[in-house]
Amino acid sequence: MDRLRKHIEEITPVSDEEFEHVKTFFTLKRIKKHQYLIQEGEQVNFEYLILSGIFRMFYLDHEGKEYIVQFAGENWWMADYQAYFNEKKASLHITCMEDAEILCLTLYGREKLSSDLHKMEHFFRVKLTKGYTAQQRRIISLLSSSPQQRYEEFGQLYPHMMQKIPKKYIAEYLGVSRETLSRLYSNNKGK
Amino acid sequence: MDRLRKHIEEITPVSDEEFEHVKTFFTLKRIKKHQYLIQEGEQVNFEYLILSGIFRMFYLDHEGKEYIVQFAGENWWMADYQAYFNEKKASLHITCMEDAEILCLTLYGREKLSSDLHKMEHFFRVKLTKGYTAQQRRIISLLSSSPQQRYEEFGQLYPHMMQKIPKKYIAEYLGVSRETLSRLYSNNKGK
DNA sequence: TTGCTGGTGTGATTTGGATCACACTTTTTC
DNA sequence: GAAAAAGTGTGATCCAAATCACACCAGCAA
Repeated sequence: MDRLRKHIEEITPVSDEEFEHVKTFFTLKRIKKHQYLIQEGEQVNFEYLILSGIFRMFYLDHEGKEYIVQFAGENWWMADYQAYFNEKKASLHITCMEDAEILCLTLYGREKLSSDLHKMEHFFRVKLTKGYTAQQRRIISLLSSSPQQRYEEFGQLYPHMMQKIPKKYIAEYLGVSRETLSRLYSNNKGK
Repeated sequence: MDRLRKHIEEITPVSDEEFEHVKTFFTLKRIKKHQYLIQEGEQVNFEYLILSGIFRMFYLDHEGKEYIVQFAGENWWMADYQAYFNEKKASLHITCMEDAEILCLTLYGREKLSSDLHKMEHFFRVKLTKGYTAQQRRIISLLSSSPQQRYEEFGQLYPHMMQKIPKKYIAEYLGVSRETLSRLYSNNKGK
């Protein structure tokens, strides 16, 4: 739980007392590679803060094709927020790509913490702000950049993911076929 | 300013006193069609709540092609948030498509309000939550749907925009060429 | 009236990337 | 450590959408 405190204090300091309270809403879970956190159609009861490991969140279309909404590693939050906030069934899948430890928080917990502690409301607002601008950047990139450029941008933004994640998933994240990405990649080795 | 109060109270009630305080941070502005709110490279000092009128926010690439990040009408907030939150120069343009009245808020104002009034921090968090999930939906749609489907989804989500906004801009929003959109559109008139 | 400017439809041509198909390598699994 | 599963490279083919090109129409301004 130290990790959690450190994570929160990157944004706002909290007293020991306050943290004792915060702590009570989180539960630790260990997840193995290939295990699902959420699957389409399920009730979404939690959001997750990742302490270690890597996950991918994806949408599965009617033909069984995957489209990656987000990768998440250390200190990232993730959930099917659409479902979580509106208490609907999940429309996304989240699966573990590397053994992980995560902290789970219910919607009730999030809202209670936010109303009990102004600080925590602030914390969540700041986090959302960052997520919002990151998503906007991605939208612009999807609209305006070529696969080539998107691939390079991805590498710059998330060098760590670039190393650890199989290319086929990166392709799904970028919105290109595996083959096309492979060709970009090999044509560029030279330069 | 009544409008502002109503808008805030859709999310959280505020006392007269509180609202008096809130009010002081906003300034009203009237904008004419074709007028720019922000242009690339400028300092971003404000975000805007739209009381009436329609705006479009877009990215302009090196070749002068537009890509629409967002349309905004009544009761929408808009700004180049990337720039606003990080106090950088704008990388986007915002321009008025229909005579408008807007309320302007500085970053200082937003942060001051948030820290003075827990309620306002809450208000902004809720707004961001909605924006976040809407953007995520758009990302999924860009990755997984055909132009045809994206066009239909857009019509469902924003029927009002669909009517008022020239098709060429809708094409830019959807990430298709004007011509392709026009063909989808005319091929579908029949059915 | 006579231009402009901005938006729109629609044909012809081109093209980037998807798809299909297969071989090869690496990692997992029991 | 053998078999299966997962990931990758690369050629051949195909196709949806971009691009180019032009005609038309509406609204507005001089």
